[in-house]
Amino acid sequence: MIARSTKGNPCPVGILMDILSGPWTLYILWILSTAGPTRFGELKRRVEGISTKMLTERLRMLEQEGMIFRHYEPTVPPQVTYGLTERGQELIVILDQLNTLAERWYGSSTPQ
Amino acid sequence: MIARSTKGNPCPVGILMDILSGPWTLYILWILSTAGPTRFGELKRRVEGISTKMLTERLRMLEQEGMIFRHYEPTVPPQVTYGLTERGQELIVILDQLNTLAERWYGSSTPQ
DNA sequence: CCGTATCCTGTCGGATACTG
DNA sequence: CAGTATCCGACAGGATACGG
Repeated sequence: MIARSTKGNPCPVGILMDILSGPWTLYILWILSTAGPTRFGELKRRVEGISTKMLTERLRMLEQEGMIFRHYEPTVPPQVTYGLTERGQELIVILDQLNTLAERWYGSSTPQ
Repeated sequence: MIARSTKGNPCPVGILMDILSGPWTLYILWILSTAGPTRFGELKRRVEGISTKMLTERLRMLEQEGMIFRHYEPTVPPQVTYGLTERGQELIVILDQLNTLAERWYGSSTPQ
């Protein structure tokens, strides 16, 4: 991915922001945080409006970055479950603070 | 701007992320945080590689969002100085935490 | 059920030239 | 010095169809 936040400048928070700033990314993390481990289809339903392509793309990326895990159950039909890793949960803690700030500034509306 | 993070879903942290996730945005905030109030030309020099268009665009946006202030001094030639508002500084506090996390994950490299 | 592959369009953002 | 105006190519990402 292209470094959006800092255009490739090697700044740690920039790297992290480039990960989080992708479309739908926060949305996905938020759902995994509130709903716990979730299957692909369920995610697609919850993240309203996302395309299959985008969802898989975001999930692959988040997995590679160590934010989420992917559990594949080779049943018929197969079941794939995604959830937050420890790293992902650490992240959520701080995002929560950011959210608190944001609520103060923009008002508190909870995503359903 | 289009809501990237949550694709228009009214989530406070999403709104905030959509602001911060724009290209160069963090970079600019970071410089204003470390260097204090800075003039346009100086900013353009420090944010290496940014185009005039992008810089003004980002600055206008950040100003509108209340993150930075713009001080115009009508001398000849005119001097325009940008700096963090109180809101901007509140933000930096949390970004700092995010940075701490990021340094632990990606190693600490300081942007010059 | 959980994806991959392909096509196609809209927009982002760089380059460039010009002003008060 | 501190911007605005305009043009234009690249690519992100939606729609669609198909596969294990």
